[in-house]
Amino acid sequence: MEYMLILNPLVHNRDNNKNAGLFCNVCLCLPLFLRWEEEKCTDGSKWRFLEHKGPVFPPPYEPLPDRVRFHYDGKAMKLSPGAEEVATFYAKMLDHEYTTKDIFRKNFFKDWRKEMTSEEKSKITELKKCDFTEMHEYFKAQSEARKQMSKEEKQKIKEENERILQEYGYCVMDNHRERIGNFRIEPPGLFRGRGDHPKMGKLKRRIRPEDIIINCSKDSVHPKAPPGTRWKEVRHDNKVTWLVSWTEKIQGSIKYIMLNPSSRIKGEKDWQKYETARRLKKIVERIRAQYREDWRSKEMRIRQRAVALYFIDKLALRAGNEKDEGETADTVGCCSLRVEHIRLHPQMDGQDYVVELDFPGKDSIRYYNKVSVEKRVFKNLQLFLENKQAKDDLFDRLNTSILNKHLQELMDGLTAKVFRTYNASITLQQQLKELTSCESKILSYNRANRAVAVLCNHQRAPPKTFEKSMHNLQTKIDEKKKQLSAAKKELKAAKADAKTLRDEKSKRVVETKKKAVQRISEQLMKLEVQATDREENKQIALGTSKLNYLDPRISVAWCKKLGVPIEKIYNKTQREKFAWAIDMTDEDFEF
DNA sequence: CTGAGTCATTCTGTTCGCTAAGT
DNA sequence: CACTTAGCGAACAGAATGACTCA
Repeated sequence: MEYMLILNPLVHNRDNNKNAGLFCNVCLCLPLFLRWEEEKCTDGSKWRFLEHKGPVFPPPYEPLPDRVRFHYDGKAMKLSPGAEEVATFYAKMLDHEYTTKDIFRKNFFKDWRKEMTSEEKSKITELKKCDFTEMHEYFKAQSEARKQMSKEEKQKIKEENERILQEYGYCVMDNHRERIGNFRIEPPGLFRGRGDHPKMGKLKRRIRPEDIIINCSKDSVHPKAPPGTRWKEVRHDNKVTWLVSWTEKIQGSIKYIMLNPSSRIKGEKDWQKYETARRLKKIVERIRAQYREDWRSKEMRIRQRAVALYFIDKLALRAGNEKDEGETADTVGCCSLRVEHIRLHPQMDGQDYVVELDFPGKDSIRYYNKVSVEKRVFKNLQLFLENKQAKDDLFDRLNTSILNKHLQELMDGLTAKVFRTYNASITLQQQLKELTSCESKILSYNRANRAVAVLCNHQRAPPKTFEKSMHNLQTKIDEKKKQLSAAKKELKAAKADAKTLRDEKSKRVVETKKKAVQRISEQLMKLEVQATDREENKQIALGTSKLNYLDPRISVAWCKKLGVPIEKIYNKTQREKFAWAIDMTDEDFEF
């Protein structure tokens, strides 16, 4: 019965969408949906009907005007269109740090040479003799010109984008017109790997229709390939959710076009994720008891598994799959931690059994934490480290598939990442309960959100304008303080006047002055709250946890309970993504 | 000349698209 | 192989500021 309560809003919500009326009516959808629900369990199909217009390709390359020249070894040189296009990719990045990195430059140059004519190849032999500045200046001027366009021109472009969005940005899946997430093919350019990526700077070549696989239902109108081209393949696989795919040649991985998070298929998966996390909640204490027990196991692999799981649970670490060395940046997660990433301190800062973790995580974001652990964990870690070198695995008898297999036995659908979801959501719920007493509700919410972001290590580079904007805010606060003391002085004077004059008029003046003082001090408070919030948020990214780890029903229930408008917490896209939760949740929802 | 009002421009913070990197 | 999670930066929107008009 529960799923009906949940799915209903998902269906009805589309009635609010101006385009939905065509495809959605309650009489049709509800029975269809339920039937679909039943079938899904048995045969794993994700949809029954799927129709779309295919991807949008980036515009073809436009050669540079002749006045924009490339120089080699001080001399101007006209490049062939193929070589020129690749050169522009580099020229556009000239003031980016990437172009100072050796690997980037080396990879770029190697791939660039492949695009050159034999004549160019023999002339252009050293990157450091290449001068792209004219090209760089040209693109800077172009983007400047784009900014300077008139209102009408900008409006025209906007309308054209909207037209493309309406034509290619939606598909029909099972009676619903659904928004597609990324319907544009990635344009060619230079690969921007994160961290010390060995492939950074390599050429990402242009994707052609012949590289594209289309997925849609047999009984739909298939998308047409652009004139004079054909698709690589048109298939009809309703066991998957993607509409378009192609192989990316740098890592050899497959890229997909899929639906927007507001779609039924994504929303339901999201809901399912949180339901799995809630099932974990019911048995987490039992699992904890078990892994604590396993710390004493006589089998090394079980001890390692138990300690790793403790880290995943306590520190919300990622699972840590193994990666191909030399193909990707060197990053690790829990199972792939190495000896060099961990330090043991029997005593530190007045605490016992301190573990110091320092490693590059996903996206090469540094994870640094010192945490006091239980004695048994500490002793086990000492044992795991015995006779090992810096580059050796900490958990040499463990990997993610072993760990996840174990977890699967403890609960259906349980994997390492469910712990992250569970701990993030439960932390938010707890923090909201604890913090909501203090002054500003939004500040409390952000603080709770922040506690989760810290737990999950969601960092960001401090915004480029952080110092300045903080300074501006401080100036505002100082001004407001002056204003306040001035207003207070006036109030005092008015009071004195009223005392001597004792007439109606001066009494009224006192009242207005009182109100002014109140208003100004409220404004001051607001500014100070804003300053605290911003300072605390300097290096923390709240968005990731909000979007991916926090059960939206917790936030919705909190808003309802405290009378906070949902718009204060979720912006438009977030409200679209979490429509299912906004509709179904009442104020006493418990995660 | 002044000050209110209007409109354009710039500045600033937020949103969202992009696509890499995880599970 | 398919799908979720992630930070960056361009685009956008709204606020602040400036230029200008006119009573």
